[in-house]
Amino acid sequence: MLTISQLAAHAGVTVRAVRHYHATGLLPEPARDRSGYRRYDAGAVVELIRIRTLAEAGVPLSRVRALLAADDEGLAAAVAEVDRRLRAEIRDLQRARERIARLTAGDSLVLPPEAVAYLERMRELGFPEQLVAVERDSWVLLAAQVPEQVPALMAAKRTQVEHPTLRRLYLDVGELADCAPDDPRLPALADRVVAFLEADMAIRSPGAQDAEPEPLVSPEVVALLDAAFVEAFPCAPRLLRLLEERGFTGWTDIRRTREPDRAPARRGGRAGSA
Amino acid sequence: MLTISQLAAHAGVTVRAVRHYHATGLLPEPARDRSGYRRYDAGAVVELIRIRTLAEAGVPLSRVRALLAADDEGLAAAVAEVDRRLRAEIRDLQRARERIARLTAGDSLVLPPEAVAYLERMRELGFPEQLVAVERDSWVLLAAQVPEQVPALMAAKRTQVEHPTLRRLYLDVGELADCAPDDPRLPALADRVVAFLEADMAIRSPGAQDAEPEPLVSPEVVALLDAAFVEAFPCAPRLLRLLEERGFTGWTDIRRTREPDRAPARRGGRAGSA
DNA sequence: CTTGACCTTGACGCAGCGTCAACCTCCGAC
DNA sequence: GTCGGAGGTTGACGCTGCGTCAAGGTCAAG
Repeated sequence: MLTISQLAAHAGVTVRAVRHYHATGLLPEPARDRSGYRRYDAGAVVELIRIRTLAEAGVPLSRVRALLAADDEGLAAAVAEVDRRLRAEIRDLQRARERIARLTAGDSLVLPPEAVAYLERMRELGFPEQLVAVERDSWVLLAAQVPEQVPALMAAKRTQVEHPTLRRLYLDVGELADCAPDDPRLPALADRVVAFLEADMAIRSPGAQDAEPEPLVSPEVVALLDAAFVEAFPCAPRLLRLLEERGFTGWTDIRRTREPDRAPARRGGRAGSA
Repeated sequence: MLTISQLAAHAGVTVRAVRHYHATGLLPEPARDRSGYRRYDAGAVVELIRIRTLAEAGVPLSRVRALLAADDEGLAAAVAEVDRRLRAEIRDLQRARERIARLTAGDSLVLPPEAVAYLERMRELGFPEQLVAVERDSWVLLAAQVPEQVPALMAAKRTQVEHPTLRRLYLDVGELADCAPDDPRLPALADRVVAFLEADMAIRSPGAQDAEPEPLVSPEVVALLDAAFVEAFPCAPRLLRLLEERGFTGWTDIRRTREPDRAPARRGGRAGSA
């Protein structure tokens, strides 16, 4: 007759596991000796090995009982299902590996590599770290919400940041990043932004007036990005108000709110900036 | 400002998870509005996405906090370690898959295929199901305790069961499987067993007297197998006693206890039967 | 007799939330 | 105004598969 620790050792499990199996009814409680110790026979070892084998194979304990009692076809079905589950788990883990393989350092944490490269380019061009940070947050949001659109959006951003006029505008926005809301330079900046937008629209939509481009991101996400911009810069609300006064609304996706005085083009805006 | 469900939706997690992160201090509690609702800003979405990204990549929550605050080299090390863990988990699951792939049906449950084939052969040869059952249990034990020895042991068993005299002996043991302990046929059976062993030893060890063969299984396992045999057959204790009277002890690994009357060979026994 | 290894039951802890319960609050429709 | 339904709040238990104390009783050896 075996004690519980001998039984456990023979089957290669812990004493605690054996008691757990007793508690859940998976392994029947054996008779006790006069001092209350559990005493096992060799058959118990076999039973325990069966349980352990299935459990180690990934079968949940709740199903082990049924499996041990199942007939051949039921068992085959159960085995097939467990195998499906294992495959799915392996697949998930492999995907997880791929993801963490991309989390190497710094910005790259939770960001796709092309976004990291873009942020690096911004730093090269002399954008202040504060502006880079809000851009980074924006790309984190975009990568999470619309990962499939990231390449297209990124391409658009790269051309914008390489455009001389626009880059100059961005840099100046960056300069004013942590200025006070009543900074006197803000109206002039708003004027320049509006001037650029007007010029851009004039070039872009001479014939196709209501060729509304398919929106790449939902209005909610745009609102979120605008909110992130506002949170990051104390003067952002003022700048947005100045733009409103000049007939434009929003920031991430700037759009016209009223007709311009000189040109009849309506609502042709595209992605603006951070 | 966002409510908790909006925040959760933006980050692709459940509301419950967000509250869990608050409870564990992973995500800071935001300010509440006048009715006690949590109100989040866009930065919280970014933070939550970071957490979710790491968590989905298999990083335990307890380490996410440190990872989000880690510098580049610490992060790289942590990522490498997480990757190691994921690889190990994948390996374990794949091994589990291999194991359950072998659990197809019936005897094969927790038994290696060669053992299944052997049991099938026993049935073909007309061994009673009771004897097959105790053999099955024995192989379950052996496969668990000394899996690397199973092929060798199995080969030995196969030659034994194909040996005409020995097979006849086994079959007769099987016949008496569920007889009473005082069955009159038992002494004759013991005589035949002893006769076979004597003949076997005479052939096997004419010169090499103390060439003790390396034991393939430990004495404890042998004791366990004997116990299984005794548990399975009510007349087993009697049979073992009869063998003891004739100078032999044990069953799984029968050995001589005293010198035979006519031959000087000492202790040359090998694996015997069930 | 002591000591140390082993046995007993009972209980809490763990990760990462899911899922009630019981109640409060907001918003749109009537 | 009020009613219903959706959504918010805290608090608590549940799940898996045991690990790990706690507070003892038992056994074999020195």
